[in-house]
Amino acid sequence: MSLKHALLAMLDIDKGSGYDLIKRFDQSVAFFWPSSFQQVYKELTWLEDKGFILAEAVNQQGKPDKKIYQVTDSGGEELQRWLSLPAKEMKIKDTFLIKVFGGQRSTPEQLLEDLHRQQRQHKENLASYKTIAHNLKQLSPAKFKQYALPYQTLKLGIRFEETWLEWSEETELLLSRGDIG
Amino acid sequence: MSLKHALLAMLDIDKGSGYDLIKRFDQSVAFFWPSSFQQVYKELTWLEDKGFILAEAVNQQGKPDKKIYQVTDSGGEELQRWLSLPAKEMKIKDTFLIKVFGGQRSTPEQLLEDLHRQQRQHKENLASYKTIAHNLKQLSPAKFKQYALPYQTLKLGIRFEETWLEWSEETELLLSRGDIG
DNA sequence: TCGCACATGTAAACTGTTACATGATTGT
DNA sequence: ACAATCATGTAACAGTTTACATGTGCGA
Repeated sequence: MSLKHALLAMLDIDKGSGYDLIKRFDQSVAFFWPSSFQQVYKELTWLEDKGFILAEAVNQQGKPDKKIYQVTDSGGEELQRWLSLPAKEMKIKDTFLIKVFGGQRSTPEQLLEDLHRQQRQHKENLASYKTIAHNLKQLSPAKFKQYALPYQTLKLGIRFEETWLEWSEETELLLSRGDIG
Repeated sequence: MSLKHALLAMLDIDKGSGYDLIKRFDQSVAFFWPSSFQQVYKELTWLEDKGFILAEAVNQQGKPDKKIYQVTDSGGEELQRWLSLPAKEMKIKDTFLIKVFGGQRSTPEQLLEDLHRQQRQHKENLASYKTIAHNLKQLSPAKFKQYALPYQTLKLGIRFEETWLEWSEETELLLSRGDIG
């Protein structure tokens, strides 16, 4: 029930096409709300059917046509209604941790290989979040204040990645010394 | 594709009934792989159909009958095959963060109310993880070594909750001072 | 010429949630 | 009396992923 509202919230900040939204997702909420383009298009159609957003067809030359969506009054009300509901609990899904948990059938080598792969990914995430945060900080104080809440969520993303990486270094040491696994 | 393998890994550690597994999930992998009893029973049926696990019916007096599952040879192979595959990226879903992200339509009061609710939840999680960790540390060194990998995943759970709580206190301050929102 | 950015979708399969359903025993 | 624990499921729905599908313009 929430990708719909995430999109609504995103469009409430600024109108845009599906493609725009996907990019904006990747640059912001992706870490706590991952999504795929297929799903985004599907949900946008749903939101339009319900009258929560309105599409304006834009013909372009040299580029495919697109649809610019914006939130309607009823969409704004829906967003506000959703905002007043208690948020659900955070959920994490991490197959790697299952593999660590049940790793007796595995070897330290296999676990380490996977660990390194995950480390690369988490380092990339961290670097990208830091770049976005850095860019936000370049804004004028007035503009920056507009992005205060998104910036706050980014900070949690950065800390989560840092926490993960610290943990992974410790785990790496334990695995490579054979203390574990 | 992963709850199946999480269950398989869990049964590989020790056999048990669906009900047992649910409890063991709650006491261990719940933080990085949440699940419901309905799903667990469904997946166990699937695993049994595939021949990866074997059920032994146990009649009890004073209690409902139950089925004790254990991993078959083919289930062990399947687990090993899965273990050799690269793990997927960690995914977080947190509606509360979407509400923070898109919170301009919200009020600081509304956000704070939700924040407090989330804090309570995260504090409970942290306390429960710490209890489990404490119990593990009471084990004899030999037994403890058997649980080294599960213990390692628990540590990440503890740090994630601590990170979240630190972040939330900072966010609370910003919201209550009106710097944000 | 190869790949990336632009731009949007459908269909099938799989995974997860919510509601419905039952019923004895044990502790407060 | 009431709630929790033990114990297992079905059915309907909602959400997500993977595969299929199309086509232009631009830069290396």
